[in-house]
This record gives sequence, structure tokens and C-alpha cells, in this order.
Amino acid sequence: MGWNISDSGPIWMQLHQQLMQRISAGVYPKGSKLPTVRELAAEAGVNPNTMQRALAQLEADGLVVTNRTAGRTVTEDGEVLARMCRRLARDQIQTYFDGMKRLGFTHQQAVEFVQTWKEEER
Amino acid sequence: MGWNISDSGPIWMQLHQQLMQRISAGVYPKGSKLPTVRELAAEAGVNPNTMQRALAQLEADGLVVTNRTAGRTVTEDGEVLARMCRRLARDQIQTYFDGMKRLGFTHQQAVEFVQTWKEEER
DNA sequence: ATACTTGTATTAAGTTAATAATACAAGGAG
DNA sequence: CTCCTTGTATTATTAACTTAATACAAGTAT
Repeated sequence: MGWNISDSGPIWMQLHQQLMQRISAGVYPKGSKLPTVRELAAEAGVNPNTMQRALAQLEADGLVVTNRTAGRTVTEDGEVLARMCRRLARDQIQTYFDGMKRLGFTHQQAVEFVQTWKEEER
Repeated sequence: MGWNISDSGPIWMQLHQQLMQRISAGVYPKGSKLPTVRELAAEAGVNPNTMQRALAQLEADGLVVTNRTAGRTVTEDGEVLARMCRRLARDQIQTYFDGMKRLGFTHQQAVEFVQTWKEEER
């Protein structure tokens, strides 16, 4: 899964979000070393400053730790990781229900749509 | 349901999206008259120019028709309305599944989360 | 010790979006 | 006809974000 940058909002926030998703999905496992700022920036096609900002936020969240010259690693704190993971999932679900409600659908209808959804249907 | 403006992306796009949601939800029914640009702008707390841009897009979509001096009305074309409504719902569902997949969940898990979700759980 | 890697900070410039303040166009109401 | 409402267009200014180009700080390896 590559980087997905759109013009919807500050790029550093999108990067921050996608970094969390990668950690949640196990792309960067607990305790593992992250690529360097410059590598990540090149990979995502953004300025190092922008990636840095995203990483600084990740650190503020307590999700990664910075070892001055040895790069960054994902936290060893499983509880913090689990909490983030739950929060992201909860946000997805809540966003879905809110969105459907805005379109005039009931909670029940929203559930049914998901149940009957065929993958790869476009 | 009030206006929900965030710093995530161009405001006029957010307004455009939310206007579609309102039409879908029946806040502005088929053939009904919309508030004036200036009213909508005041209501949403944005500049009239910004609201105008959102409405111009709505018209380009064929969802509203403009009567030069008599304001704007929602289209009478039920087919166009239904198509938009379906598209918005499809986008919601697709976005949900994509998001959960990014977090490392399977399709099946995503379905189960929705089924067991309790409303008002925060 | 010296060079290299890595994170961090700074400053300037360029781009885009939003706002503000008007002005114009066109139809309806009195 | 004249005024009012409504949509539309223009121009300038402001603010935010991103990029660019460096420079610095602090460990590690040779």
C-alpha cells in the first residue's frame, strides 16, 4: 500500500494518519525501526520538512520514540498501540454511520448495506 | 444538522459535499427552492464567494438549476437525484471498507464491527 | 579524531484558498 | 419606470501550507 496524498487538507496530517494506519496494520511492527525522515519523504514524494512534521506528531502521540542519531522506532508500549488501533477503527465506523445518517439513511439501513456489499463492486 | 467546516481541504468542496448530503436527505427536496447564496453563506459562516463556488459546482453536476433572479431550485430530474444518492452511499461504504483494510482488518471483520456497533458508543 | 548518518531548526519564497469590498446583470414588485 | 432581490464577476489582501536550501546537533563507525 503506497502513499495516498490528496489536496484534502494539510499534507503532514495525511502523512500522520497514514503512518498510524501502517503501524496499526503491522507494516511497522511494535519496536521496529522506521525508515529515516529523508527516506520516508522521498518515498512519499514530499519535502522532508513535511514528513518531519508528521513524525513529530507521531512522537507527541507517544507512538514512536526518537533516538537522536539512531533513527526512530515504534513504541514498545503495546497498550498505547492497542489504544490507537481501537481509536482508528472506532473513527472509521463512527464516520461511516455519521455519513450514512447525513444521507438520510437509518442505522439499520447502514448495517444492511454493509452486509450485502460485494467486494470489488464499483 | 448544521454546517460542519473543518480545515481539511478547500471549504467550497466541503460545502458542495454537504449540500449534496442535504439534498439526498431531503432537507432540500426535489424541485424546492434553495436559500439564497448570501443566506447560505451567512448560515455556514463563510464568505459568499465561497458558497457561490460550491453552488456553481452543484449546478455543473446538474443537481440544481439557476433562475437568474429567482434564486435556485433543486432539479426535478429524479433520476439524477437518485444517481447522486446512490453514489454518495456507495462512496461511504467503499471508504469504510478501504479504511478498515488499511488498518489491517479483513472484509469479514469490518462487517462484524458494524453489526455489533452500539449507537451512541463513544 | 574524523567522517558519516540521523534528527532538528531556520529562513525565504512560491502557491493556493479564503476573505473583503465592490460592481454589474437581470428579472419582479410597487 | 424605479427599486429591490438575486446571481455573477473582479480585484486586492491576507493567511496557511509546502517547498527549498541550508545549517546545526549529536551519536556511531572507521
